[in-house]
Order: sequence, then C-alpha cells, then structure tokens
Amino acid sequence: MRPTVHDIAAAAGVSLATVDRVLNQRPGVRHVTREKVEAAIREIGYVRDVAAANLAKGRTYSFVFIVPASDNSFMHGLNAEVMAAVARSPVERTDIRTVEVPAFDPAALAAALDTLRAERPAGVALVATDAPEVRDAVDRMVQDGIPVVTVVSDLTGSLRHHYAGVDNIAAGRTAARLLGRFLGGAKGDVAVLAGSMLVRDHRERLEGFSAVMADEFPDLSILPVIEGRDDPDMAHMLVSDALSKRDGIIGVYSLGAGNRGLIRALKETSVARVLTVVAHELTDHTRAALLDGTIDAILNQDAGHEVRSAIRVLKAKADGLSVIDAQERIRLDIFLKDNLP
Amino acid sequence: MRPTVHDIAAAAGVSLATVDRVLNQRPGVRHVTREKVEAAIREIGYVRDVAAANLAKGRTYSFVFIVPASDNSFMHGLNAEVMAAVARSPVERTDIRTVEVPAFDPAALAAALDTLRAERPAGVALVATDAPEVRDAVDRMVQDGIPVVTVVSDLTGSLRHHYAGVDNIAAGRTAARLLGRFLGGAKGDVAVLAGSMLVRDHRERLEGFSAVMADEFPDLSILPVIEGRDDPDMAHMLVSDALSKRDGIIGVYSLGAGNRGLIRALKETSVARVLTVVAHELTDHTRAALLDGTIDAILNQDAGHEVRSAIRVLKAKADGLSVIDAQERIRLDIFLKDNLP
DNA sequence: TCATTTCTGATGTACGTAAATCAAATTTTT
DNA sequence: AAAAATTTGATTTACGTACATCAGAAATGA
Repeated sequence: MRPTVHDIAAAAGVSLATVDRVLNQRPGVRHVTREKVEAAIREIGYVRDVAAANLAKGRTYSFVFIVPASDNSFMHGLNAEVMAAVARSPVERTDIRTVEVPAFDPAALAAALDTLRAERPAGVALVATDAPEVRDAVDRMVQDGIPVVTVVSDLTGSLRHHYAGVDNIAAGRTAARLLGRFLGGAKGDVAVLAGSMLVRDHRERLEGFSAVMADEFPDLSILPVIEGRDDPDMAHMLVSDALSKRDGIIGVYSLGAGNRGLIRALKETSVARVLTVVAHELTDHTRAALLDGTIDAILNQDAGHEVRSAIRVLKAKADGLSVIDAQERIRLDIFLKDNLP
Repeated sequence: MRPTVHDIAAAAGVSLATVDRVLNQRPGVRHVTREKVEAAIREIGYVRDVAAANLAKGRTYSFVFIVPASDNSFMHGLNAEVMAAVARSPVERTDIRTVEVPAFDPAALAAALDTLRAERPAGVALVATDAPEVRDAVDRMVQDGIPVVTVVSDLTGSLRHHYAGVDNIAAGRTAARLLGRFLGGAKGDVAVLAGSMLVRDHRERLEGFSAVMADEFPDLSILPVIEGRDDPDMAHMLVSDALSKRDGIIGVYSLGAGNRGLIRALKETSVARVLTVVAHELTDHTRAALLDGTIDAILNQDAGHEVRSAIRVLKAKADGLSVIDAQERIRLDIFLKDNLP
C-alpha cells in the first residue's frame, strides 16, 4: 500500500497537523521538526496523492492561452485545439481561457501578460513574439511564481519553464536534406518562400536550411528569400513572378504558413517543368497538393500535441510534479503522400 | 461549478441512494425511475468525477503487459518503457505487471491470455502474434469484459479495443518512396532485409514497399527478401553475400530489427560503392550509422509513446471514458541525420 | 385485504488530503 | 520564575463518490 500522511506522522513521531504544515509549507514548525518530517517523507517514499489533494482543495487550475489573432490555417488549427481542450477542461479540473492579442505586436503581448499577472492564474501558455519586452514580462510572471510555457514559438533567454514546439533549426536542416536528396545531384536554383523574417521560427528554419544547403548541396544555390507575409495573393504573385523570371529554379522551400498562393502558382507553371517542393504545415490545401504531386514533402508540427503538452506541463508545474521529457518533446512530422494521417 | 450526484438527485427528485444505484448499475431501481435519473444526468450534463470515484473505491488498476521474450534492441527498448511506466505506476494508481512469453509462439501466447483471464485484471496489453488461437483468446478476454489493446503488432479480425502501433503498410510505402526519390531515377536492384515473413508487421511493411516500388519506381527491381531472423550474424552473412554477388544493388531496405549485422556488412563494402539505405527502428547502432552516412533514413515507432498510449487507453476503457483519438495515433517517425532527437 | 416482494430513502462510513480551530506543551523573553 | 510567544497535538469538517445497512413506501400477488 502507498504510504499516506498518517504514515509520515507515525514515522516522524509527530502529529498529522505538523505533517500537514510541513507538506504545505505553512508556518509554525521549528526547523529541527521540519527536517525530521522531511527525512521521514524521503525515507518511506511518500508521494502526495494529487487526486485526493485536489479533491480536498476543491481546486480547479485556471490556465490562460495567449494566442495571436492571425488568421492563417495553422493558427486556426491551434485555436481549434485550444477550444477542444476547453471543452474537455471540466473533466480535468481545469478552467482554460484564451486571450487574443494582435499578431507580431510585442508591446501588446507584454501588456497582456502584465494584466494577466495581476489575476494570478495557475499557469499561462503563449505563442511568443521574440522581443525583449515580452521576455521581461514573462520573467516577471515566472518570478511571481506563475508557471509559463511557450507554444509554437519560443523565447530564448527567458525564464519560461518549457517550450512546447519543434526545433525549427532542425526543421530547416531536414527540409534542406529532403530537397537536396530528392533533387538527386541536379544543379540549379532553390526558391525560399517565408512569411516574414521578423518571426523567430521562420528565421531559424531558414538558418538551418541554408546551413545544410551550403555544406552538403553546393550545386544548389538559394535565391533571395521571398517574403509573402503569409498572404495567399501576395505569395502567389511573388512566386509566379520568380518562376517566370528565373528558369533555373528546380526546387522550392516554403517555410511559412501562406501555402495557398504558392500552390496556385505552382499549378500554373507548365507541366513540362518539374519542381521539387518541400513545405511546412499540414492543412487541407497542402494535403491535397501533396497527394496530387504538387508538393513532395510536408513538414508539420502537431498543434493538438502542442496544446495538450502545454497543459500537461502547466499542470505538473502547478502541482510541483516532474514531467516525462520524452513525452513532451514535440516531434517534427515528415509527411510524404504515403504516411498522411 | 460542476454538477455532482447531489444535483442529479435534486433534479430527478429522488434520493442520493437511488442516483448511486443508477450510476453504478446496482439492482433495485424501477425502470421508470432509472429513466428519470438518466434523463436528469443528461440534462444537467453530469460527468462522474473519476478522481473522487477512484479515491472512494480505493481502486488501483491492475494492468498486465504481455511481451515477447526476444532480445533485439527494439524489444529491449519496449521493455524499458514498460518498466519506466511501472516505476511511475504508484503515482497513477496503477499496478502494472509484465508477463514474458516465448516470441512467435501463438500457442504460448494464447495460453498466457487464458491464464490471465482467470485473474481478471483491469486491462491487458499485448504484442500480438497474428494467429487464430491468439485472436480467439483475445476475444474471450474481451467478452469477459476485460479491456485489451495490442501494441506494436496488431491482430486484425479480433475484438481488441485498440491498437497502439504504427500503420505498417504506410511505413513500407513511405520507405519505398524515400528510397526511390533518394535514388533519383537511377536504375538497379534493391535488397530487402527482413526478420521473418511469419511476422505480420514485417509482411505488411514489405507489402507497402513492394506496391509503391512497382507503381512508381519501375526502374528499381526488388530482389528476393533476405530473412535474417533479426540475428546480427546471420544478417551480416546474408547481406555480405548478396552485395558481393549482385553488383546491381544500389539500395537497401531493412524492415526488421537486426540492423547491427547489416551495418557491419555495409561498412565492409568498398568505399567506391554508394548505397542508399533505409532502415527501421532507431537504436544506438542505427543512430550512429545515420550520422556517419551509412544509413540515409530511419523509420521509427516510439516505444515509449506506444506504452503510454496503451496505458491511457486501458485506463479510459476501465473507467468507461472516451479517448482522444488524435492523441493516441502512433505516428511513423522519419529521421534524417538532421532531426534526430 | 393482507402478506409478500420489490423499490426507494435516509444515513453513515470510507478514501487521502487540506484547512481550520483550540488546547496543550514547549521555548523564549522579560 | 512568570509572562509571552512560539511550536505542536488533537480533533473536526470538507471535497465527490462508493458502498453498505436498515427502515419505510409502493407495487404485486394471493
């Protein structure tokens, strides 16, 4: 049988009340007594029954998700996953709320964080915009004892407890190798379509991509990055333009979220022209394009996993428990037309 | 606030005891009364507080993992993950036990299942050997009301509640496309190394692989399957032999678990000979081979995820709860040297 | 109608922890 | 040594559910 508080009390030769004071770091325990109790806890290997504790506390974790108000498919998907978690939340004794902030607006995000901090939620998850003021706001939150995790996009140098997202440098490197290998030693140009170089994850993907391209596929040269602002029409125009101007293009890497325009542009090129294309984020559009051969591979991060992982981590931090690292690693999914879910 | 049993009682105009009888399907409730209570439950949207219920029951789920006693890296890894789950089990109110059975021995597996059934565990997970007697034993278990999930290898046609493993046909197809694309239109032979064609997952992988090869890469021809019984020495001998005899071999697909021998054989071939290799299962050996370029891609199923997923599903079934399908889908991991964990 | 069976209500205890109260013991200060 | 402050013990209630018991009500059979 699992040891209980009563067993600690007996083992330490103190009363239940004292054990409770030690366990919940309440005042009124002498140092020596506290140590005695802690020794007993270690010795008999007591672990608090979180379910019973939460029942007694009548606790509901109130978590907040701060999501950017941008309207690309990926963010919509992320939102849907958060909503699904909200729907499940009563069963899991959580009360999840979302707060929308303007996309790519560090000041607004920092302000939202500071407002939230006053409400002292049990945990906060945010899609970080990589800026000093955001980092400082996050650090203030952490120093106030509120667990914070970043989702999708990280905030290096901050005190956030966890990042639930993929390694974007590795993603870029992987894209480069796939594209390079698929092109099988051919010589030519590679076009890169990004959303914006102001976003950290896009920058990192490009960084990884460029590194591997330079090191291992010297016959392929990367053209200046096309910034499509994740807008379908803009991406369509820019890509069409590039394809018509440069007939040396044999490969395309789309590292952003605006794939609808890219796909349209690709479908308009002459059938004789064979392009190898690697894109990010699995959506209805990219899925269809993968199946019909317009796209050759899709790299993806599973928004559902990211959301659920963020919640698990927040809960564990709130309970002072440890997390299973391997379980919380967000993997980079590689989809070919054969292994689509 | 979440509705409780008291709320149901009030809403249905009956006593707490009656609500309890309905909820736990105890006898002694008239049909009309039962319906009245069930209507109230639906109406106010009551969901049982599983944590409180388990606390009251003093319940610990006793689950059993039946694993084959084979000693390849993958099964060792699987065992380690089960042990890790056992270590966590007291915290999660589970009592997990493992039972070893001889590998590829349907009779032994079926016998083990029937023995276990008498003990009425709260759930059973097994690495299935695909045979009618195993299927029947599993069906008996399910009909006795014991949740059953298959792990790694499935048992089609059975009543098992869930399969925690990858789609092996899709895995084979993916391997074919990777190999085909990496070979970039070259003409030649492809060698396939399997453990044994008696194992269902290996058969399925080969099936998927062959299908895509035939359809989309007609310039590549598959040589007769080499069965290495997942034994390093045997695999080494057979692969070396094949490579020396057939100099048309330009690609290798290793769909089994005996990669140590394969890697040794590959390293012994002349440096001038460039082979493209796709293998299954990420182990220390395959990881090293991927990094040094001996292997080009590794397909993997995460044993840890499979074990944790199996436990989650068993728990949910035991509690009569639903599972999040997307969360329980075991994904096929594709590793290139850039996205290793 | 009465006896019998079946159904329902009322009530209490338990699970493991949290949190509060008040009394008693111990230590520290004066 | 007395007074004050601090530490500790004993005890109770609560969380939401499970489960058992017993009494009383309603339905059924004769």
